[in-house]
Amino acid sequence: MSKNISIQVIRRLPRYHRFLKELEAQGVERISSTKLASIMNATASQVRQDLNNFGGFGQQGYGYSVSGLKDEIDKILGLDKKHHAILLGAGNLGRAVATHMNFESLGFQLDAVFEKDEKIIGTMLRGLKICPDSKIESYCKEHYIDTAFLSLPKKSVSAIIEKLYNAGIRYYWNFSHFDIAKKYPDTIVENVHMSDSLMTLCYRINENKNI
Amino acid sequence: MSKNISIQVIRRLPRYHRFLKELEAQGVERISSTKLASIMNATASQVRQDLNNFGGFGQQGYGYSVSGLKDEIDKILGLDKKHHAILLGAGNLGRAVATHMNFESLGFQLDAVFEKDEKIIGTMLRGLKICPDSKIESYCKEHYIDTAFLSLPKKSVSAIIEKLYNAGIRYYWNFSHFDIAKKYPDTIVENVHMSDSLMTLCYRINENKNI
DNA sequence: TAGATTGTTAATCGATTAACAATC
DNA sequence: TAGATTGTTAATCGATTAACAATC
Repeated sequence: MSKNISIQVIRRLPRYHRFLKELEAQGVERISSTKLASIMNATASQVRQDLNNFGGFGQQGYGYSVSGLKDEIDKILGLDKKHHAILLGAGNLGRAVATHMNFESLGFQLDAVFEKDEKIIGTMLRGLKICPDSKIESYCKEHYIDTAFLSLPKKSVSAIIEKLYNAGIRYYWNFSHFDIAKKYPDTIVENVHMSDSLMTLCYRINENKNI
Repeated sequence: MSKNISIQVIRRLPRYHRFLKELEAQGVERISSTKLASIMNATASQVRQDLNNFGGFGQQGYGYSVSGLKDEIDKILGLDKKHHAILLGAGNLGRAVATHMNFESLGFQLDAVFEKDEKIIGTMLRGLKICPDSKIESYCKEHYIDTAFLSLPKKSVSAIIEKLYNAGIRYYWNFSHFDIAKKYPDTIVENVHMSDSLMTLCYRINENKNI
């Protein structure tokens, strides 16, 4: 796995996985790169190139086994892993994340939730009792935690990130605009910038109108 | 504006905007492409190429005016526009979106919220009384709406999308896995796929360990 | 004027697409 | 065997980076 795969390819993997899961649920057994490409909105060439980065999963004259390929991508993504995560921030966004995400099938397990708002501390979320921020360090000392989900505004992340880093957390799923990777280059950060996405929509709408 | 700008450039615009806003707030008046590049984690060449897609905003020997450039990107993105949007789904995610996003400074205005859960209908969100799904069509007939924010699971989107399309809505900010652009190619769709992002984090963690 | 830094052209690099021999 | 479709190499396309003349 030391071959360097471009980020473009990596970001397509979850989509392959998603569509294959659907096909599998529909009882489809085999699929050709051409058909998979049309579902993915890509070229057959791209599909074959993408997959061959990781191995020869197809069979000439036949195509790919839907469930076989899905399982392979499962392994490539490492969805069978169980990274231990804590959630920082139990506001609307934190609750949405905790409620909607099926972490277990995404390679993670949510072990604890922290929040600074006293009104929220002590209430339950996804079967977990919400803890005060002051407990982060002691919790991380007692439990193995490698990942943090940050559903907090930039300012709060700025105030809390050092604690998390010092507690040994190197993997971040970050909804804030705080630039974690800049401050700590040895971390792996995946950002979800919802407002950037909405701005992009705004641009594309206007671009479309101005043509 | 008919020059075709690549999506890579477009997706960097919100980040330029964000960093320039910060610099402006810090009282910084001018910036060179080199410094902006280091903030953006890019090359000075890329910064200059990106910006020159839209105009010559800099000045030789000086650099770029921070607030001037920010205003230009504002205009390029069309953040001064006021697209009229409705929110579909007032669960945790919908509430997070409605609560956290500063739509007014992102080119949108949220005009109404719809939900099917009877327990939620009638409660307030961002100053709006949540309406039942059954009112979508009549609402869209009486008001000008061009955008829908979809914080609903795939199944619900599948059931509701035809209504929205028939009501004339062509712009979608989509949190679900329903492929709107495939069904309606004349729409503009911006997807936020949180689980894809988390899978990508999972991959990158494992890749890092396997080296 | 000299120094700094842009705007822009040219060079490089990498990703996507096309083509086709291999083979199921 | 013939048809289908992969795996893979080669060609193309586009994005990024480098270089430098223009100019503030």
